[in-house]
Amino acid sequence: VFVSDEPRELASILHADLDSFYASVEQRDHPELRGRPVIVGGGGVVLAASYEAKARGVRTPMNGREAVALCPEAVVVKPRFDAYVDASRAVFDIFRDTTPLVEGISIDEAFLDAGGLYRVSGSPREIGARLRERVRVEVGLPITVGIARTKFLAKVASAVGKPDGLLEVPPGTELDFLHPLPVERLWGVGAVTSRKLRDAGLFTVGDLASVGEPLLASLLGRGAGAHLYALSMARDPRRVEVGRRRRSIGSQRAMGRRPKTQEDLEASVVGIVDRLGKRLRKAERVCRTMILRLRFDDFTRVTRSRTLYEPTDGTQVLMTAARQLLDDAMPMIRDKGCTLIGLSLTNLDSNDSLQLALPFDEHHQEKLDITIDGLRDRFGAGAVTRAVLIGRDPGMAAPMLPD
DNA sequence: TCTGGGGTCCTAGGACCC
DNA sequence: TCTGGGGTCCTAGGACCC
Repeated sequence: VFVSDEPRELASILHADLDSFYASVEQRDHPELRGRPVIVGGGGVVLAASYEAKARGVRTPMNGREAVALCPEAVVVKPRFDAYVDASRAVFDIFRDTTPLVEGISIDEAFLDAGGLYRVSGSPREIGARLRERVRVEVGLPITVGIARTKFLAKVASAVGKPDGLLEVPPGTELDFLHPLPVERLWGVGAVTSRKLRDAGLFTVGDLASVGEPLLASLLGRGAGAHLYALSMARDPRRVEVGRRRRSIGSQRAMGRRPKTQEDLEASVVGIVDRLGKRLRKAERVCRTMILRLRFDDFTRVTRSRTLYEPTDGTQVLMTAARQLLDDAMPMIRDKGCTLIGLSLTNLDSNDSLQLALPFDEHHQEKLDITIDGLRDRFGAGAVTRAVLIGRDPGMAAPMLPD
């Protein structure tokens, strides 16, 4: 018989969320900004606003001019992303020192599973309080912690507990906590879903729960309906996942409304591909699918994608694919005008089994040698442990590579 | 709200395979 | 030539999040 002094049904999932992250880093590094409204702005929009600025109605991602109109005495500072990345690393070190079960969601928030730590570290509430104290003392930033039995409820709790707070939803009180909240508090209810729900007369989470799953499904589709109904009943089976890997890498550029030539667009694409290739190689990943994203003068969007025959991290291969996608899209662009161009790389994989391919012909043995030499060049002779020859066309028997 | 840049996940149809 | 049931992969669009 296993006897534990850990209370059953403990609320043990923590959602830790730094408050007004970029703005707080600026206030930490520039003491004269403390207590004053601070707006971190870039590209014409508000990236972050301190609570003093939020009190005046400033929000992200609000237009910069509008924000200054709302709060003329605000100090507007340019973002310093390197400083934010450093601060984030320091905070995540504290997270991982608290428990190995850390799932990062973005630069400034993460889930932590404090289950099983009771005898070592105390109750989740004690763990959360200590975490907040350490982040304040060691990194100098305010952070809010929400605690609940499920991930999504912990996230709602941290949002409700902001700023600089700690809020636990004790087991058994979930529905009392959840049902009075507006539907927009649910993770996954954005502008569109919110409008649909309100048009149907559903305003609070309690309304969703009482109206039942079938009606939600008819309103939002079966998947979304089932998901929202489960959330409204505080049911969320998702566990804290450690070691999730990025699934796509992308970069985009807003172009403004001025007319632009095909050369302008190609130059943008070249810059984006160059940046993405570097990021891909730095992350030691390869990709197989490229997606071209376009936004037109009327703000409609399309995507065009292409999956390569083999994974790559090579700038030249990516460049060729990007050019093809752009060429195919040029008629559309000429017709509707382009205000944004972007590329995403997906179908990511580790690059530990990178393939190189060359056309197969009478010089095949020579080309095989070149290919294998290329792999050894790239990864070091010891890293190439196995080579497999793959034939593409039916009927083209591929000889096995000699050992 | 005349609108940045980085992501995640889901849905749906069609081609193709066994 | 038509019919089933069980899949995978690719492409495109859309909602949502920070």
